[in-house]
Amino acid sequence: MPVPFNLAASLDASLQAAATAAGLETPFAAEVRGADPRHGDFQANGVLGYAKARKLNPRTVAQQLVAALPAEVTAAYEVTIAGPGFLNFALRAAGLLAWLQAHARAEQLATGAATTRAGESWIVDYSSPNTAKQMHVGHLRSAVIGEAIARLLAYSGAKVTRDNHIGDWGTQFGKLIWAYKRHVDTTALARDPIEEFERLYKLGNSAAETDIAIMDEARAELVQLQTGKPESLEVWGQINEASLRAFQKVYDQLGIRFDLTLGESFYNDKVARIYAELTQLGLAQESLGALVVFHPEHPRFKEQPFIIRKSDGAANYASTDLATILYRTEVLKSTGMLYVVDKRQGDHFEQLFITVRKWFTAIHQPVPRLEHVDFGTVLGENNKPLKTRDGENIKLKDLLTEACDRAYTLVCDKNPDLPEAEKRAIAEVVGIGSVQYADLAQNRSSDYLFAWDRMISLEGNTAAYLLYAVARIHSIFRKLGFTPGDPATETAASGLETPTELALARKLVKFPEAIQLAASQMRPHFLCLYLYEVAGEFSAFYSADKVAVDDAPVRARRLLLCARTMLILENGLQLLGLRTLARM
RNA sequence: GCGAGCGUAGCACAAUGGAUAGUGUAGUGGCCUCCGAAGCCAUUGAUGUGGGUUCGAUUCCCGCCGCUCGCACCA
Repeated sequence: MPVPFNLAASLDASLQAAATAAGLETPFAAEVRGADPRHGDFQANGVLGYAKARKLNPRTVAQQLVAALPAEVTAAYEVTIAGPGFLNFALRAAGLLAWLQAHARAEQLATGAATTRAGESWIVDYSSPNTAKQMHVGHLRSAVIGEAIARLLAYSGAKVTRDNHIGDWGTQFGKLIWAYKRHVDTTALARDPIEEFERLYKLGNSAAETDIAIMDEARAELVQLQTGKPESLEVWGQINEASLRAFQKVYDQLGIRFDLTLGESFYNDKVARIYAELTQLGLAQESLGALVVFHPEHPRFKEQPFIIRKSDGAANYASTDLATILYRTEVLKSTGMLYVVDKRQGDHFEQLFITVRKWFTAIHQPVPRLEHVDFGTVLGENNKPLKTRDGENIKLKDLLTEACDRAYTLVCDKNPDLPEAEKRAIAEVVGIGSVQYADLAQNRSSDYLFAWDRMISLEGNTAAYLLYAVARIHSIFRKLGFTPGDPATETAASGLETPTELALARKLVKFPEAIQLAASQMRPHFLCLYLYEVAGEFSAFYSADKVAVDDAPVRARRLLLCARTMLILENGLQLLGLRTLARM
């Protein structure tokens, strides 16, 4: 009989069937969940609520249910009733080994995972920086979390389209083009265009702030751009091209590749229809010269406007976001969109989504699933948003470079004899991975304290700890001359015995639940925590149980544990967007 | 002012209404003639406050205190 991929889900189904067989009333929810290891591997708490609602003795109900369990469940698990009516399930050693034998390769895990969200389709909207400026630390979380979520959803079987909704059409261009025309330094532009554009933008911005006449000239530049004056479009095109090249360097480091890069300019000619439709439907109205949407039934948005066209007639991000949803629905046939955006923009998305629901309902357009996947702010050690000492935003490029430099120092310290090129390569993986992992390892909703020392210190729940575990396993196979996952070796494995072998195995078989939990809540930290626990169990196993023993069946089963640990750690880290190493 | 979110050990973080609230760091005490000590083992220490719902509350509801964020043309 085949070994189920997701043991908890399978157990839940068995219990559901047993409930029917035992004559329990519907609805009965088994409520299977992972258990504290002291109680077993899984627990089912559903009996408590069921018995309570019907004034039954929960332990009696539990006994009825256990009596109706199919043979394969009682064969795989030791089942006990505990406390007021908890059902505890502890996998027998043979069941653990069977699962590990059945899931020996990445494809087998992938196949198992891909059923969860088969048939779903999502556009993931993340990163989305503004052109003409460099990406800074504020862009980190959206990129890192967005990528991890995209990978998790795709792994779970969903069709995922990654869309980088860049800000390439904002008011910044008026000031920038104004400054470009008067102050461009062509040699600087040739050397590093993005630096020069940034300098020009700052120059234009401060000039406009101090002089109203300049502000008006900048506005005029913007109008010329928006009305399609070729000379303006030429400069604008240059800016975007240079920006995208700079972005791509960062994306390459972070392992990000987009399917679509449809920025605000793409929707420029699509906003007029929005104004017309929303006005015609009575959703939008003029207010103080702007076109706005109010939601009378909403306590806040009955008075807080959703501005879809500014009083100067220009579009803003509400206009383009509306046009974007329409385009994705009508043209891309999208049924679900995720916005991986800072939680401070919560009101915007709430207003956007409410507006779309009313609008689409009125025009008989299917309403897509829309979700704001929010995240907290990156804070510095002073608990304020992270900045450089002189109050500037930290460039993402510089931040990643510093991460690699710090990792390099560490590699040289720990492993000085490696060839220089390899030390650099390791530092890159460890440095970038540490930044990604630190961001992913905590609940995305909370603000996140950026601290170099903790991030790359290699102790605790860090990328380096996990990468180290992977590297050690590679080292074992190198040293002993075995191939990870080789069936010829693994068929000789004897049953798991020692407490550390069993603890590791019990953790490994819960990979499916960890993926499922992280993907369903779109919270990668659940996967991080799981991987950290795997690495911890492995380290304990590694120091307690020697792999290189003469007893061949014992050695085989320990090699099998090493191979599966490696497989799951590497798979998991990959899902988070990290690279792994065979040596570090 | 209105609204949203957050208060868990010295610090940083977990806990899908379940059993004795977990982990890291810092502190203390052990473990390298032994597969990578970037490691392992042991140990000290916490739910802001007052109520409520529940068989069971860090989790859900209400009050208070404290912090953060958002609230008309930036995104």
